[in-house]
Amino acid sequence: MTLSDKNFAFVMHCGEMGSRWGFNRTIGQMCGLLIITKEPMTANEIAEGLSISRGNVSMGIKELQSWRLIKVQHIPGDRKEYYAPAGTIWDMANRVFEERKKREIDPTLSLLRDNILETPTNDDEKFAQQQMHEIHDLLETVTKWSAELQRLSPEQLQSLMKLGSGIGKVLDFKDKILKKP
Amino acid sequence: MTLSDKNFAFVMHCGEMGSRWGFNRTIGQMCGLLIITKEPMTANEIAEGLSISRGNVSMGIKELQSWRLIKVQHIPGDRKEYYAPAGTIWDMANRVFEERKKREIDPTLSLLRDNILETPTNDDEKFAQQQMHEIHDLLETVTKWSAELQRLSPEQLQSLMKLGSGIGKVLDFKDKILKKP
DNA sequence: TCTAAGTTTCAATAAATAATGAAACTAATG
DNA sequence: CATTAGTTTCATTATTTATTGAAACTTAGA
Repeated sequence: MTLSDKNFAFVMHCGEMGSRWGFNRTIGQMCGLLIITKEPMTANEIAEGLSISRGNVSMGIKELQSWRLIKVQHIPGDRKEYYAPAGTIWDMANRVFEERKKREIDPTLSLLRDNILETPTNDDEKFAQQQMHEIHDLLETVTKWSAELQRLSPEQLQSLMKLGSGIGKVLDFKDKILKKP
Repeated sequence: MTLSDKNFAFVMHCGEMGSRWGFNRTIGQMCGLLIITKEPMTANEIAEGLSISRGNVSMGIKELQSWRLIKVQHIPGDRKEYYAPAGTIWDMANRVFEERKKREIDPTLSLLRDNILETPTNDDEKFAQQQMHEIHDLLETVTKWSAELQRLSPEQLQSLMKLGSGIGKVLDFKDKILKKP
């Protein structure tokens, strides 16, 4: 199983972007490879395809599973485990988004919540707390929103997405409606 | 200039989150420190406050400036450079978002665009291209949306944010309106 | 229950990334 | 134009993160 030049280039790109997307090079490559490969792959095929050690693949699989980006499949009569993307591209993007929120926002939100409950003991703390409050509110909003987006049906999302520059108009419209009564 | 325990804890937290937010520990700390400090700070004050080398601060400043998160200020009669956050919390979050889009999405979008223009030469490439097309469309949508959000006035954004779980309703509403004619 | 195909773990090692600090640079001031 | 406060650079060093591969583990089937 050898990759064409184009496909290889894509997989390598995924590797280079890997760390920006929240994992590392190898895991980025694995993810890219599984996405563009029609058939599920064994760990050995992945290791061979990417020229990395079997052990590394095993760790990568664990990580990709913790992100819920891949799933295991079994082929009757075959003892090996086969791996494939755990859903559509859209599903995967959602997972990455969700997982990153968990890692990049939630811990800070928790710290800020605690801080806000306390009473500042001097001017420095007072100013700092105001700033933290602003960050807190911002993150709360982001959190609420992402939860909201998760709740929308795929159709609604599609509709919202297609709205594009219409957002402003819909908002104005909504304001008019709400102001009437 | 010494930090209170609470404020110190916040700054350290920013350090730990730094790499998740797109920079490194030191830069995260610097950013946190500047945010909760009312007065602009000199590079030396930052180095002292965080117990890091002067050279490191200089590099951090350069990086934070490249993200457009801090600005330089001068105090008349003082030759030193003073640094302060370059805007409100909201502004800063926007900058981080924008910058990350540039680093995490744009390069991939560019690669995918190129790929999509080519003609697959076999079945593997055909399947791969379909997948890439999906990723491409998703990223285009995200890009359009973030541009759209940037364009909204702060008030509209506020309004949109407060909408929360009302999004669904507004969407349904919009659909009804649009279907009428 | 023994064998062997397959998988995971983890100590050792390699690679990448960040931090230091001394030297080079810059520019305001006497 | 020499001095010096202040800043930046970058080779060196330290730290962190990723990778390997051999040994341990797991489990299906003989």
